[in-house]
Amino acid sequence: MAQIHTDDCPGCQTPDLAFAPHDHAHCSSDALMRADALIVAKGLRMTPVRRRTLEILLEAHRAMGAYDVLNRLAADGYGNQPPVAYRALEFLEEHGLAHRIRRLNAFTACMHPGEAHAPAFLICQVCAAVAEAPAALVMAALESAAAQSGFVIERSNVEAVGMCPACQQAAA
Amino acid sequence: MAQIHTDDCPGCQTPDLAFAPHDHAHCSSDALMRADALIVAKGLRMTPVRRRTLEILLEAHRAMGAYDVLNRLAADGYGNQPPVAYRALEFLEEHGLAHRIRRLNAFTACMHPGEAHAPAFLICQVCAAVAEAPAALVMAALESAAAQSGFVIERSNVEAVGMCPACQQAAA
DNA sequence: GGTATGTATGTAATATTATAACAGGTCAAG
DNA sequence: CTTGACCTGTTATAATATTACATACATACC
Repeated sequence: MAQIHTDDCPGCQTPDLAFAPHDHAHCSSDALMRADALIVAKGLRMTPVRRRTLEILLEAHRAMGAYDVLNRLAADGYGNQPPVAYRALEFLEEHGLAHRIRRLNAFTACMHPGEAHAPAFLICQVCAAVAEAPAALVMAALESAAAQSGFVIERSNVEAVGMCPACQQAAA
Repeated sequence: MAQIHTDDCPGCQTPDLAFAPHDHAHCSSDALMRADALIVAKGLRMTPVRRRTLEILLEAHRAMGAYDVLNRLAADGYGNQPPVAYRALEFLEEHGLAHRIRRLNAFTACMHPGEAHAPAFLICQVCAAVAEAPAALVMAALESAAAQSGFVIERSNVEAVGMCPACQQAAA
């Protein structure tokens, strides 16, 4: 179960480990447990579909399209119509357990749920790895820029496309 | 031609005038002229479809879906198949004359082409207005956050959803 | 226990957004 | 005046997402 990632694996989305080799099984199960606790604490229901959807995202360890998730769910005996996946994914996103990456039309598990954070995503064009970068300062700058127009931000998405360290080395 | 916008109009995407009443005809024709000059300077071709596509975005003065643009193009005698619109929109985006707003699956004209800028968009949930905010500091923070993981950014999209000043007043 | 209420799931049907592949046309350079 | 590059048009289809409605489940209250 406790498998060590190699450079092939983009790494979990925890800031310090982003794009670095690490023990993925640990961050997965950790995130899943934290997710359960969080949902219960909010008085919400972590139903089988929702939990399985989160598991799928965690296991995949990369951004997945809604239909990819749906296929996995269907294979596990859940419904095989789009709303099944979209509803679960929306629930997870709404409660900070997953993120939607608009640039990819894809979803990814959140690696540090509960901690208030507005995520910034780093998407490698070569290996398609997606990392969640610490974005507190980015958000602060964005809030400030918005304030100059009198605009009040409710939610935001920050996504950058480029090249991850591993692929830079491979290219050099 | 020279019509003054009221509060109904979200305002051009120039930073200072974002969300404020102003003379829209001016910024439109100005942007169009600058676009022509820019394209010529780059040794590229501002063909009729491309120019008309930019005009449509400028006239609309808001974010438009590719199919909305396509309908307008078709009405003007251009092709009525999706690639016609997508190709023109991609060309404009690639050369900094338009922006794609992933959150809305929509496109909007760039109000200050030529000036190097990574845009940040402010999207009002109530009136659907879209403003382009000055994002130099946001970009700097994002570059810095990426650098901590050794990630090199090539392009990025920063989009915020919330409420514009006019709608805040209306709601109060 | 039984029942009302809200919420979650399953399914069918369809809407919306986007791309691939190829044929024909235009333009400028040599 | 022909070649090569690029642009446009069209057909077809892929990929993403939502609406609407029926059924099932869970919780709280009587």
